[in-house]
Amino acid sequence: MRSDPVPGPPLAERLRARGMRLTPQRQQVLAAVAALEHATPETIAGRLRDQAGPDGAAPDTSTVYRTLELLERLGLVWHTHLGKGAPVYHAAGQRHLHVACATCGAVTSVDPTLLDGAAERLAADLGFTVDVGHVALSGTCRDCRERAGTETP
Amino acid sequence: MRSDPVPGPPLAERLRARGMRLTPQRQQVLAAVAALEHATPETIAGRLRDQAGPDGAAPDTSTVYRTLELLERLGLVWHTHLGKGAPVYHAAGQRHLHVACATCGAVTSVDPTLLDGAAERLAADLGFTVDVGHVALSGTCRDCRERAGTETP
DNA sequence: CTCGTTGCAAAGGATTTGCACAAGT
DNA sequence: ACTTGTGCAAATCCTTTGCAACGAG
Repeated sequence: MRSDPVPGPPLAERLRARGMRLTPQRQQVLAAVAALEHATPETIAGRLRDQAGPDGAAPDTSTVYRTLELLERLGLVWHTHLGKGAPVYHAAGQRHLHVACATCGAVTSVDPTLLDGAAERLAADLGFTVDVGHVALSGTCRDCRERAGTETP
Repeated sequence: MRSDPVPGPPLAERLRARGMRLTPQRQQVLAAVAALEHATPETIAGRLRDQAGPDGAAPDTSTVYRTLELLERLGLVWHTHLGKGAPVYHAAGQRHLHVACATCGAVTSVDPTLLDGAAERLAADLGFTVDVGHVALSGTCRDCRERAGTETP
């Protein structure tokens, strides 16, 4: 059901507005981020390598990193840190809250309004604005919890 | 207000219970974690190096890493990921929620009950148990927000 | 004395950076 | 043509690992 690769103002416009150039690499990286849901820079680079096949040339890893940073500045993608390790990127517009199981690594997306109450309290108490898109809650999913219970009855 | 460096069953007991040994390095690392509030492994190693002075010997960095992992298994410390980069450790017992400013990096500790509502909803809806100790909310603190407003009036 | 631990040094994975060349506009 | 962007390779940062010497019990 992934039908809108690039929502809102497209890549080309935003680049031109800043005097930057539209390159195939940038289009490819953006497309990959939109297609893969919670992809790390490595995963994205890997996919582009696969798509290119043994002959075609895929963007270099360093270009993927630079491009992701750029796309984020342009507001076209967002990244989140799920516990340790690599950050994951997703296309802008799909702003949601991530919940990650620390045991099995499963990532679930949930309604971001879940944190509205907490966010309001932080804003009122500390003047702190929570960026829901970058938040990842960690914990234990149902499966892992049951599995743990089975091992030590 | 930080008066209980090592809460509950002390290091020595927990180590002996597992046939492990109490070493000065382990005591030093635990003390450093308790003293520094949100320290990265590097920061901890650095502090121990400073305390040792130019002559005395401080635990090696690899020992600090191994020890932090051990202390966490023993339930004496916990770690949290604040956005990208190194994880931060804090003594167990001071279970709190971390709020990190993505702009200036400032870390504030807040009452963990802030997320109780969201946690309950996740437990009910998904059977997911949130580990509040490992959660770090990112966003923008008051100072950075005001500063941003000043730059582009 | 015996076996868990440490220090050192080297290996690794994930990013990032410097630069000359390639490529948008 | 004029600059921005890319590929490549080397440099970093953070962490982990192999191993022989060390020291706690």
